[in-house]
Amino acid sequence: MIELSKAEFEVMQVIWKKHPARANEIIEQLEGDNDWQDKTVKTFLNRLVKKGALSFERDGRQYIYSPTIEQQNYTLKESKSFIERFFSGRIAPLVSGFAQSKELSQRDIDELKQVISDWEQSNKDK
Amino acid sequence: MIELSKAEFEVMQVIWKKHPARANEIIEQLEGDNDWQDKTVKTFLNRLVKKGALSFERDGRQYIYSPTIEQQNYTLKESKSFIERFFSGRIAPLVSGFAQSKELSQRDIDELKQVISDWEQSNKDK
DNA sequence: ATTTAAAGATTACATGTGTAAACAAAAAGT
DNA sequence: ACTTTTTGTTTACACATGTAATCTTTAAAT
Repeated sequence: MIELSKAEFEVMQVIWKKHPARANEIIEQLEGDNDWQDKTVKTFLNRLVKKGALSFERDGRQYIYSPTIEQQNYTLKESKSFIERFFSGRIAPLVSGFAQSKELSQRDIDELKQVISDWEQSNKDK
Repeated sequence: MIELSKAEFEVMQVIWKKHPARANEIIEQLEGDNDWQDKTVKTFLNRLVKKGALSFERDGRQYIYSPTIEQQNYTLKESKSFIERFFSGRIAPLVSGFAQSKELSQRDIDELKQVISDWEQSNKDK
């Protein structure tokens, strides 16, 4: 499985949001949070290509990048691995921890209820 | 904030589970999953002390380690940071992702309901 | 007392990561 | 045609991390 560093992941997020994308746009999108030099972002793009997370096509001397891995997929895998490492694979303790430290809003609760009811809906005919 | 690497975190988990603990016990507890040499574990213990995650007392020539940071605390912080990076701070999408990929069992759902009802209980007098 | 074993301290070394500058090639401006 | 700019490629470098081996000190065994 492809492993992304934090910085690489941030770059991927921009590309996942809108692709294909050329270096320019990516660098532009990344301005603000981190203040990376364009060279720095180029390095990450290179590494991502080497890791197989991005592919690219040429348009003259520019590259147009596309993700080769899906965000859904990657995110799910990382989530599973996180829950596994931190909570022995159980998700409730994570939510519970949030609840206890006042990290949950009414909105979160509503959303969670929705998820649960959806789940129950699709598992009705157990 | 103290940052732990994956390996260091595994060592901490053993110590959190039972402390104070001497190197021996820790090494023993870690046998199995990873098969680290005792020297490897010693390295991690050293680094953890340097990072300030562990303190120790001497007993003759042996060290007896104790955690200086709480598991609850560390875990919550890491969880928040994870949810922030992967889901813009919202927790429901994580749970939803699990649901969609069949990662949720009835037990998980029950536990989640419990968390929700606890939360509602303690937020009754809003 | 001398040798051996055990515990921790120090050193090692490859790979990953954050952060970029230097370099090369090609396009654009003059 | 020549210079400047832009785009990507290559190189750099310090610190983190996984993974130990070697060295030193001290306690245990004989």
